[in-house]
Amino acid sequence: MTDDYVEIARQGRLASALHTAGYKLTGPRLAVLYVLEMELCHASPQEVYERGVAIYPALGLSTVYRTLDILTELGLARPAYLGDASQRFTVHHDQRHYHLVCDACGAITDVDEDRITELACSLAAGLGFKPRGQYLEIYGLCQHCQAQPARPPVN
Amino acid sequence: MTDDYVEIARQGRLASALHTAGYKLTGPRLAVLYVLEMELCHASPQEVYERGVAIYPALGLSTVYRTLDILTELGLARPAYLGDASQRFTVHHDQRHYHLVCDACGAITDVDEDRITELACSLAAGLGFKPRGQYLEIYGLCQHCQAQPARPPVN
DNA sequence: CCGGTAATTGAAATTCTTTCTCAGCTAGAA
DNA sequence: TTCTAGCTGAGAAAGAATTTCAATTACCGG
Ligand SMILES: [Zn+2]
Ligand SMILES: [Zn+2]
Ligand SMILES: [Zn+2]
Ligand SMILES: [Zn+2]
Repeated sequence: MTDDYVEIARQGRLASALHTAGYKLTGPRLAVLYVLEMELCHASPQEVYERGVAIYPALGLSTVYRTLDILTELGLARPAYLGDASQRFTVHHDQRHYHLVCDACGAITDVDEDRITELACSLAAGLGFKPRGQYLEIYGLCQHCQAQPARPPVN
Repeated sequence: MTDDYVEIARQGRLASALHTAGYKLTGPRLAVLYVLEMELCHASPQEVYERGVAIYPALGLSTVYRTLDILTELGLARPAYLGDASQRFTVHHDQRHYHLVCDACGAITDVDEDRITELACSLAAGLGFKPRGQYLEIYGLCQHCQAQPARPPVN
C-alpha cells in the first residue's frame, strides 16, 4: 500500500550500497533513498525533504542532510551548483557525470560520454593527478529555449 | 601608497567590464576586484571580504556579495562547490574552466585544454544544445597528497 | 571646477540553510 | 525475543546570504 516505497527502495542501488557499508535500512532513510532514486536525481535537501515527508510524514530534515552526507561519503552523490547559483544541490553520480544545464529554464540533462572520461583521465594523469571522479557542466540554451524568445516553461 | 590598489584594479579586466556595463567604479568595489584579480581566484565571499577589509577597512560584507553577483551576471565569475561541499565559492571564469581538485588538501589547479573544449562543444551541438560555457571538475589526489599518508599541507 | 542625482554604501535586521545536541526509538544480529 | 549500537526528530544554535534604509559618492553635464 502506502508502504510500497520500503520494498522498492530496499531493492535499489543506493540502499544496497548503504547496507553493504554497514548502515541500517530504516524507514526514514529508505524514504529519502526512494525520493532520490525514483523522483529526483538533481535536488536540494529542501526538495528532497518535501517529497520525503509525503512518503514518510515523520521524516525530519536532519535525516535528509545526514543521508545525503552518507551518500556523498560513499561516492553515490555529490554537492553541486546547477544553474541557480545559490542552492545546494546534491545529485547521484557514478564517478563521472556530465550535465547540460539550460540557463533559461534550468533543465538538467544527463549525458554519458566515454570520450570525455578518457580525455579527462589522460589529462589528469599527465599532470601527476590521480583522478577519483569527474564532473562536467555545460551551460547554455536547451533546444526548446533556443526557439522561445522569453521565459521558463517549467516554474 | 596604500591606495595603489585603486589604480591597479581600475586598469584590470574586471573593472573595465563593470565600467562598460555601466557600473560605477567605487572604492569598495575596486578593493573587491583587486582581491579577486590579484590575490584569490577561487574564494568564498568570506575570504574575499577578509582580504578586502585589509585593503579597504570600511568594506562591508554586503558589498562583497553584491559585487560577486554582478560579476556572475556579467559572466566573469561563477558560483561553485569545490571539494568542501558546503561553502559557496565563486571563481573567475572564461566561458570554460577546468579544475583539478584535491580531495585531501583542497588544492585547486586550473587546467586549460582545448581538446576538452572541442569535445564538449561538439557533444552539446550534437544534442541540439547551444553551449555558453563549460566547467569540468576532476576530483582526486594531487601529486603531493598521493605520497603523504595523512593530512593537509595548507590549512 | 562645481553641483545634482541616481547609484552605491555599511550596518543591522531578517531570512534561509546547515549543523549540533540529546533523550527516546529501532533494525537486525544472536 | 532480547540486546545494543546505530538512528531518529525536534529544537536550539551556528553560519550564510539577502534585504532594508539613511547616508554617502561617482561621475555626467554644465
Ligand atoms: Zn531550456
Ligand atoms: Zn545528473
Ligand atoms: Zn592534495
Ligand atoms: Zn579556476
